[in-house]
Amino acid sequence: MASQALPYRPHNHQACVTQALADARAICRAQNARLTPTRERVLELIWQSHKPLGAYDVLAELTAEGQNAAPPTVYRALDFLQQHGLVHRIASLNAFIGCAHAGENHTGMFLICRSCGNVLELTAPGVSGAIEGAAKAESFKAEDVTLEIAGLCPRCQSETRHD
Amino acid sequence: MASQALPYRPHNHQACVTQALADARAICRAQNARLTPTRERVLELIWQSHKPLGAYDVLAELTAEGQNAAPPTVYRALDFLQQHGLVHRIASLNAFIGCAHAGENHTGMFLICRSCGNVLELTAPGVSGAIEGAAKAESFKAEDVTLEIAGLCPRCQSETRHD
DNA sequence: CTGGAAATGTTATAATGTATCAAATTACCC
DNA sequence: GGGTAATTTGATACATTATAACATTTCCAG
Repeated sequence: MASQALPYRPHNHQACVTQALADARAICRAQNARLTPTRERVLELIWQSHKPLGAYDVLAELTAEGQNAAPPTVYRALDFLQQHGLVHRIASLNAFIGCAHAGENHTGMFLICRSCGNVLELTAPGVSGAIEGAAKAESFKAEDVTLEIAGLCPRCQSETRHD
Repeated sequence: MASQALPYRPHNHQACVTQALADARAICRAQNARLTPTRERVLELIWQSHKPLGAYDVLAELTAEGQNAAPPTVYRALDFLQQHGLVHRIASLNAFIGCAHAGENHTGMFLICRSCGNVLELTAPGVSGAIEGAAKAESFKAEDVTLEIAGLCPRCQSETRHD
C-alpha cells in the first residue's frame, strides 16, 4: 500500500514549517491581512510538531523568548490565524494545530492519536456529504462542523504493548 | 413533511424528563450501578431542557436547593452519568446534555442551534459509516468520535430577522 | 457486625479563556 | 508629509471550567 500520512512517519518536519509559513504569507497578502511578527511566530510555534499545542504552551514559549506576552497576546494571534484558516482549534483537547489545507475550502476532520498525540487532518468528501445530508434531513442549516476522532494511529497500533 | 424533531417544537417536556429518569434507573439497575440521589438529581437538572447545561449551572442549582455541593460533586456525578451513557459532553460548548438514546449503542451527532441553543442528538448510520471508512483508509483505529454541528435549527431559520 | 470498596465532603488550586481600557502602530486621505 | 481613524498591541484584572488530594461517610458482601 501507499506510505502512511505525514504525521505518522519520520519526515523532514522543517519542510512542513517552511511550507506552512510561505502559504500563510501568501494567503495573508491575498486577503490584505497583516501577518505581524507575533502572529507569524505563533503560527510557527503551532507548527513545531503535528501535535496540538495549548494556548498556554505557546505563551510559555513566547515568554521564554523574552517577548512581553500575556494570555490575550496569544489568544488574539490564534483568533487571527483561525479566522484566516491557518490554524484549527481542537475542541476536545482545548488545543490548536496548524491547518494542513490552508487556502483550500475544506471541512476539517481530525484523527487524534491518544498514544502519541499526533493529529492528522483529513478532507473526506464522503464524510462531509453524509453530514450535510443528515443535517438537511432535519432541516438544519449547518454552519460549522466539529469532527474529531480519538483513537490509535497506525504506528501506535503496531507497537506491541505488554503492560 | 413529517413533524420536526422534538427539541424544535413545543412538547410536553416533563414527559422527556420522566422517560429519561425511568430509562436511567433501568440501565443502572441492569449494570449494577448506583444511581444515587445526587446523580439522579444532576441527571434531572441536565434534562431540564434540550439546551446543554454547564457544570457550574448544575452546581448553582444544587446549591440553591441547599445541597452541600462543590465542583467535584458535580463533575463526579457527570462522569458517572457519562460513563453509563446517560449524558453527553458537548466539547465545543463545555456543557452537558441528556442522552437521547440511552441504552442504545450509538455514535452521537449533535445539531446545535446557535440561536436558540437547543441541541438535537441524532444517530446517522450513513455518517458513522463514512467516518469509520475514512479512518480505516488511514489505518487509524477510531475509538471515540466527537461530531458537533453548529448552525440554525428549522425554527430559528424561519424567524425573520431584520436587525 | 465488620472490613473493604465505593461514594461523598472539603479545601485548595490548576488550566483555559475574556473584559477592559490605555498606548502604540499602521493605513489612508488630503 | 500631517492629521486622523482604524488596527494592533500592552497591561491588568478577572471569569470560567476542571482537577488534585485527602478526610469522612455510606454501603454492602461475607
